[in-house]
This record gives sequence, structure tokens and C-alpha cells, in this order.
Amino acid sequence: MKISELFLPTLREVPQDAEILSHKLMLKAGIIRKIASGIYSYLPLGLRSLKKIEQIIREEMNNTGAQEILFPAILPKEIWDETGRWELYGEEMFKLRDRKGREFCLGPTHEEAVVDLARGEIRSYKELPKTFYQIQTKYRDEIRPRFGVMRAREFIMKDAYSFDISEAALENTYSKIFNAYVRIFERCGLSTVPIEADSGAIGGKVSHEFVVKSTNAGESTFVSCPHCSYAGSIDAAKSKDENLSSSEEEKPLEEVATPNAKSVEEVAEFLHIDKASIAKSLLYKIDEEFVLALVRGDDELNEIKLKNLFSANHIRQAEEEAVKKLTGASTGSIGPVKTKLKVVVDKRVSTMKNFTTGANKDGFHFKNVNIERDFTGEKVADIRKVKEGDLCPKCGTPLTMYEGVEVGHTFKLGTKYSEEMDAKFLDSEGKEKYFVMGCYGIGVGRTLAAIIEEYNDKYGIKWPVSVAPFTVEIIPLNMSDSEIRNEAEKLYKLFKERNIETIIDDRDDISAGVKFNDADLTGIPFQVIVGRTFKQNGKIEIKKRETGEKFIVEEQDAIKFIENIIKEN
RNA sequence: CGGGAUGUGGCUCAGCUUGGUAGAGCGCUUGGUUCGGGACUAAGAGGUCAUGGGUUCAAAUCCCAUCAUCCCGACCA
Repeated sequence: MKISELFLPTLREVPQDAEILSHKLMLKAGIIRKIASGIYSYLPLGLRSLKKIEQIIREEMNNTGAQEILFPAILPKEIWDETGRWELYGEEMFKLRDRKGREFCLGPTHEEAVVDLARGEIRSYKELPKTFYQIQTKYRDEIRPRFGVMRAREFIMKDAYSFDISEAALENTYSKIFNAYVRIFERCGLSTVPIEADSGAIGGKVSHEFVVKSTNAGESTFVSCPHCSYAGSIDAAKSKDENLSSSEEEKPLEEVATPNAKSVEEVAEFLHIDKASIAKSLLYKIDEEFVLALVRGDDELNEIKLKNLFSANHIRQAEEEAVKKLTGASTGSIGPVKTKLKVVVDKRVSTMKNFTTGANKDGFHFKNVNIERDFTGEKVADIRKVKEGDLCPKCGTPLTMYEGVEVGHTFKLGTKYSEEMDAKFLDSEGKEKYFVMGCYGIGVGRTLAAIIEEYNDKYGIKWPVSVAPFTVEIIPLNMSDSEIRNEAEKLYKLFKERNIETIIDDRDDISAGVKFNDADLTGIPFQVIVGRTFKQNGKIEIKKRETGEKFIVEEQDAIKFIENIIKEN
């Protein structure tokens, strides 16, 4: 490809609406352009890298025995009604009607579509296991699109769905795909951490997120154990129960005035007590029910855990108005004593003695509150957010907290969807059974962004060879010099003959500096420079973008030189 | 949805406080010079100042509304 003909609009200055590095670089290097919030076009260079990633995914998925298919992006409402997700997904789904008024959506995911296909076609255990995958555009009307293609409303995803005869068989399929994921990301140059995760709107019991550590672009917070292999997303992570049970004598309940002290910090300071001796009370609306949740003053409530505890669909903190009405006090002064509300107690609170809570009276708190004596908890459960330094649930080592980009997510769905959609097969004994399913996603665009987030310097992108849009860029520094021009064109031909993906910066009206800067920005792994060095002693200069190293080689050795480096990688 | 910010040639931004001829740099076009790290030079093209309304003799500038975009939060494979 000749750069003079390539559509490669690079920018000198970054458009103001880019925040994170990968987004800025994708705009600057002519990889993407925005057409609306969270909706992007891929330009030639970006598309080439995207296709490289897709190809890696295809190869690894095919290796697991999965088969590629393609579902429509537009899906009828009926199948979503079967699982209840038409309502559940709600506003996040792009919905539309055809001319007759029939309702459709732009698919945010394809469990319904694949189950609909399988239940119509697969009848016997002999046809199992089967795994289908597709690489396709997904639509989710995100509340807040962010960071370019990292969180977009239209995005390309590889999604796979497996059908097995039993949980044990699913286990086997799951681990095959799990391993394929590790290889896919490895080949893309990314080191991912598989973490235990919450399965959210997709459902199922076990799920793993594949996360790339990233301090700047991270959207997923997770903890990982420096000693063993445990890692978990902040939504799902557990910690080892520290033995906190107190042998303290129960003291008499005491009401104390705490004027103007609302937050845990203020109350702790006012009463000269430790935050950890306070139990903070939070009123939540879980589906249609109000619940008072209690966590230790120095802990944070994990809404996901609370939601899952009730197998609920929706959860949100109650508004001030509801708090007043149900407790008689405002947010900072509510508590579990003498309340009619259902109370959920975090495990850590359940071991506390003589703690402080709101008195359900503005400006007052209770001291020396004790469970059983002063109130009863409906449920005791782990509903707190894991914190840095908490102990690993497996080995007891203090956990470290990280930010990361979730590039993949795998789920053991079990029979959730097959039951909801009545999808069955006949087993070897002639009995009807529900398919045991798994589903597996990779954000392709997000993977691309994550790679750029990882591979860059102040000059631009440093593509790993495996996903680079081109492998070699030939840079003739002075196109009006016929010797240089001819040599560059000769090399271009040679490289192409060797099937090395090569572009040549044949623009004749720009200075050397622009060519160098554009080459560094777009990040092609090898720059083959034809200029002064060639004029003086007939040699070719090769710059490795990754390290900035420059090598002077004989013309006839140039190809071999690059091929050798590629092989080493 | 709550909070914050922004909207002026393709891009980055100035002008708005104190209303009065729409500006700069980069990019683009044409000619000449130059040619190893974002060259020089001369001549040009290009703007409903987001949209709608209001105030005013007069609005990019003041007021109101709407829309769009970004950031933080809530939310979220």
C-alpha cells in the first residue's frame, strides 16, 4: 500500500473530547472517528488491526472445536419475552418497530437467539457438545459511553455459546475455552488476569472476567492475591473471615445526642470512637421491598452482593423521602433498633459487640447496641466490599487492589436459558433434558484499545507484530532523489513478494520530519529508512519501533533481518 | 438521572467581562526554494459563531429554552 493513496488522516493535535491515552492515539493515528457518542467508525488502519485480532480469535476458537456462525443483529421481541429480558434489559436495549408495528431490538447479546436455534435443531445427546461463536456488532444503549471504543454503544464482540449434556461436560468445554482465551490475549500481546466475577444480567453461577491491568483506562476494579492464584472482581470478591468475635460484656443500651454528626466520620469524631465500632445503616429498595443493610463503619456496602442475596433484578438506595417515611429520621441517623424493616447484617457486623448505630431520630445515636438483644437480623451475609489488605479467602495473604480493562468474560450458565426457553434434548436413556450452557465473550474493539493502552510511548503506538496493521513501513526520505526513490520502490516490491505486509511513505511533498513522526505515531513495528545512509554507503537503516533501536544492514540482508526478528517473537 | 464543563473555518484555540467590520496557529489550494526528526516563501480558498427564541438601533458577546459533546457519580457482560 502506498501512503499517498491510503486514507490515513493523522492529527497533529488531539480532539478535545478524548481523555485516555488509547482514545487519543486512536484518533491521532487515524484509526477511528466518532460519529455520535459511543458510536465509532473504523478507518483502514484500525480495521486492519481489528481483523488481525479477529483472525487470532477465529484460529483459537476453531481449535477448541467451536463453529463460526452469524446471527442477525436485529432480533424479535418474542424470544426476549420468554426469558423476561425484554423488560430486564430495559433502557439499555435499542428497541425499534417494523412498518407493521412488530417490535424488535438491536441485539445486546445473543443467548436467546442461540437457544432458539438450538432447541429447533438439536434433538439428541449424540449431537452434543456443540459450541457456536460469531464475531458481530452488538448494541447497548449505555448510560454513559466512555473512553472511545472502550465503552461504546455499538461495538464488535466475539460471543460464543456452548451446549453440553451435563454440568461435568460443561466443565470440560468451559476449561477448553478458558484456555483458548488465555492464548488469544497472549497472542495479542496482552497479559490478562482471569478473575472471579459477578455474572450480572447474563446470569449463571460461575463466571470469570479476563482483565488487563491498567491504571488509567481501568473500569473494573479487582483484587488479586500476591501469593496464590486467587483474583476476584470488586463485585464478587470475598475475603477470609477474620476472627473478630468479641468476648466483651454486653453493656446497657444508651441513647446519645450527636448534633450535626451525620456521616460515619463525623459520628466517630464526635463520640471519640473508632469508625470500626460503628455499624452504618443503609436503606435499600430491592425490587419492591425496602431493606436496611448494616455494614461496619469502615466498610463499604457491596450492592451487587446485596442484590444477589435477594436474587433481585433491581437495587437502588432509597431516596431521602422514603428514608424519612420508613424510619422517622434522615439518612445519617437511621438504625436497626426498634425498626419494622427487614434488616440484613454483614458478617463482620454480626461479630461486633456494643456498637454504635443511628437511633432513628435525627441528631441521636445508640451506643452499646447488640444483636439479638436490641434487634434481630433477618439475614447475616457477606455484603461488604473487599478492600485492599483484606485477607485472601484461599490462603490468607493480604490482597492487592488493581484497576483493569475487562476484555473477556466467560460464564457457566447451566440450564438457566434452556429452562426459560424450554430447550431440551434426549439423553442416552431417552429422557428429555435441558441443555447445559456456557457463554463466552470478547470485546474486540476493547481488546484493540487495551493493546494500544499497553503499547505506546510519547511518540505514538508501538504495535505488537501480531496485530500491527502493517509489519513494515518503508520511508524514502527524499522522493525527488531518484536513487532513493528507486531503491525504496525496489525494497517495497521485494517485501511484498515475501508476503510481508508493507506500506511505503511515497508522499513527495512533505519533509522527512513529518514522515518520521507519522511513522512513529501509527506505530508500524519496522521502519525501513532509505536516505542519507543509503546515498553515502548503499546501506539500509532499519528502526525497530518497539525499542527505538536502529540497525544498518546491507540491502540484500534487510528482509532476512526483519524475518528473523519476527520469528524470534 | 444528579453534579461539573464545553460548543467560534478541517484541528487546537483567542475574542464574550465592558454588545458595534469574525481572528490566530496548524491543516488545505497554487507557484518557487528546500530535502534525516512536524521546512521556508509568495499568493489564495474556507465560518448559518450548536439550534430556537428574547432584550437592543445593534448580539459570537447579555437573558431564556433546547440540542450535542466530554468529565465525575449512579448504572453496566
